Amino acid sequence: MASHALSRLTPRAREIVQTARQLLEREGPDALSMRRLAAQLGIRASSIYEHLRDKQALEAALISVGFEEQAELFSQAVHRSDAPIAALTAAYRDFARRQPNLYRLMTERPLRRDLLTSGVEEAAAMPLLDATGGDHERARAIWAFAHGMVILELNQRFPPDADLDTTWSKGIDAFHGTG
Amino acid sequence: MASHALSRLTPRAREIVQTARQLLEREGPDALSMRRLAAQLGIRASSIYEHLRDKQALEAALISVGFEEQAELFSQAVHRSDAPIAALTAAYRDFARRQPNLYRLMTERPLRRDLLTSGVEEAAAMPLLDATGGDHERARAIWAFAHGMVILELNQRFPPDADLDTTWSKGIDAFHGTG
DNA sequence: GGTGCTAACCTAACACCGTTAGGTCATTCT
DNA sequence: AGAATGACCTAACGGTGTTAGGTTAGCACC
Repeated sequence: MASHALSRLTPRAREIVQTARQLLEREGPDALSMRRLAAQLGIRASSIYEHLRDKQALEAALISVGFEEQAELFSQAVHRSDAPIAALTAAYRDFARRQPNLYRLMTERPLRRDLLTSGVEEAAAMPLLDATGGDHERARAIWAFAHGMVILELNQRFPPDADLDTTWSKGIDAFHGTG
Repeated sequence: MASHALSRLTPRAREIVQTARQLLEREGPDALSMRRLAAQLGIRASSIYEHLRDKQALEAALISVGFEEQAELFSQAVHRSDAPIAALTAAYRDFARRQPNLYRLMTERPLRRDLLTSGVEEAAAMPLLDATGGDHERARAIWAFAHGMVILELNQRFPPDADLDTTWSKGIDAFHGTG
């Protein structure tokens, strides 16, 4: 639970990031404005800049926390299961569905890697690489499939009657066939 | 070249949408503001509202045009090749790389289908369904993979040294193995 | 006990955003 | 001639991220 990504921040900055996370997830991406966030905290928008450089830094902190939690969830999923890829992709989908707005924030644009807590992106990616036995190629293909499935689902791009559980398992099966 | 999606618009609205497309692709998503668009046209932002209901309608027109062009490109790719799925996914990737900002606009949020030219979304999806011989399940899985690959590439999420051509062909191969 | 420092807040303003109300003017139709 | 239409305009509203500069409370130190 204790976040290494937040530990580099001052206590007040941590509070702000956590409030931002709740605001984002509860009220959607448009609610994540400096003014709305400040209102939630009972202060003015300009005061936030005492604690965080700018909105990009705030978003980077949120993304870092997201990666950190993914790393934890995904590595547990892999180690607890004897079908690691299925378990991992299930955890991946679960993460996205539980916090769709954070997931979108984490994936919808190029990453400002220089603003992230160092290592978190790699840590989130490691379990999948483990699950493929170190096969980068296969890990990338599975990641692409999983991200595609998840984001198209979140964005309601599949027909309402589509059986996505079946699509998932068929897709995962397909990636087992080829070395 | 003549667009059915634009044919329902007045001539002036068509010009505005086409200018918007150039602006979006040449200067990026932030440049697609009503004021910047108006400046490009030599008028004021408020004048745009004489021709298009609002920004959502403008975006919907752009998205409709995108779907229309996809439908054309994808059906050609399928019909001209004896490896239809490979040809189609290549065309899919090509479309996204040639106009990344339009592709993002088309995929990054839930669709306002009520604002689209009717039928364009389905028309863009048909060639893939053809290529899978009517197998919706497989079409969805391939679509998810293709979209995942494309958007992660556009957002520079793969390591710079990743050989994405290989990842693509391995992925496509995988989806041939399972019925 | 006053001095200086720091943290945390503030107001006011800037340039931008989408959007609306209401006005002007030339062209076209009757 | 008069009316209607289309295409533009200015001015404003409330929202955005951000900065400059000011206030206040608490604490360390001589």
